[in-house]
Amino acid sequence: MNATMVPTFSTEKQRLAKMLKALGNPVRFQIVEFLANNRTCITNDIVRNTPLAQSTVSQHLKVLREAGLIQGEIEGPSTCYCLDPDGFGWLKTQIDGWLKDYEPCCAPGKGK
Amino acid sequence: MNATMVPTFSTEKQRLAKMLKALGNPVRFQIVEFLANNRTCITNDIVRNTPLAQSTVSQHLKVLREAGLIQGEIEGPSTCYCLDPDGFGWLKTQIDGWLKDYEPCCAPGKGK
DNA sequence: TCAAATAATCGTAATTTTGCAATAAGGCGT
DNA sequence: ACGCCTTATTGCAAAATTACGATTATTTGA
Repeated sequence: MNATMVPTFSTEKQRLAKMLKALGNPVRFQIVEFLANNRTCITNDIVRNTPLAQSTVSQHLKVLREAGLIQGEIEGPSTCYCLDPDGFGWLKTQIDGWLKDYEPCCAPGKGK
Repeated sequence: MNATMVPTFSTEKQRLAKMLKALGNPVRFQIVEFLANNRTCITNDIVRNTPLAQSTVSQHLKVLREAGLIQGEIEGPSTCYCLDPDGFGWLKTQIDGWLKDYEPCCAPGKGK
């Protein structure tokens, strides 16, 4: 993480892998869902919506931030978090890349 | 996994979480990339394109299969694997759901 | 300035995941 | 039937991740 708070990645593949790894954890998955449903950016609210300790949630938020999936803005004593639409948009296009011109070679009912 | 080889999930959220968890592992990520690049479905080739043991690769393939991300068709003594376009398509629409009508509440440069 | 509130970081224990060898199981050719 | 080949499964050790309490830092209001 650099001074501009924008994560850097050596390659696109690494960025994609990092994103998916971040989303692969059930707690972080729920945090993303929470942010998607409550655009009103919350920070301590996330802790309250979870059985976990504050420090644990804070760590997960850090992982999501460093993956470029959420943004956190310090507002007074608290931090306001929200999804990063650009990050998710980029993620979608990457998944698209996997399917580009893809035809399953062993689709059920094909060949044999 | 039932008789039709189609994974079942109690809820959509669980299915999504399972998919993302499957993709969150670097080895499985590379397997997906390999399958995306080599539509000629391979099985033992995946093992050869990896420093891992056959049993390890087999386990990862199982996880991807049970997440609905790849399909495996038994062809004689070997198994032919390929991406499941439907699974990936579904994944994309789910991610879209997160962004639907979403506006970041703490975008850099906004408010304050 | 001081106490309260919020959040990040650090060290460590508990849990989970991963990787491997060994084994089992099925198909193919002779 | 017999090897040979390919893949799946199992049990266990190693590695990685996660969760927590304690601590630190910062802001706000009294």
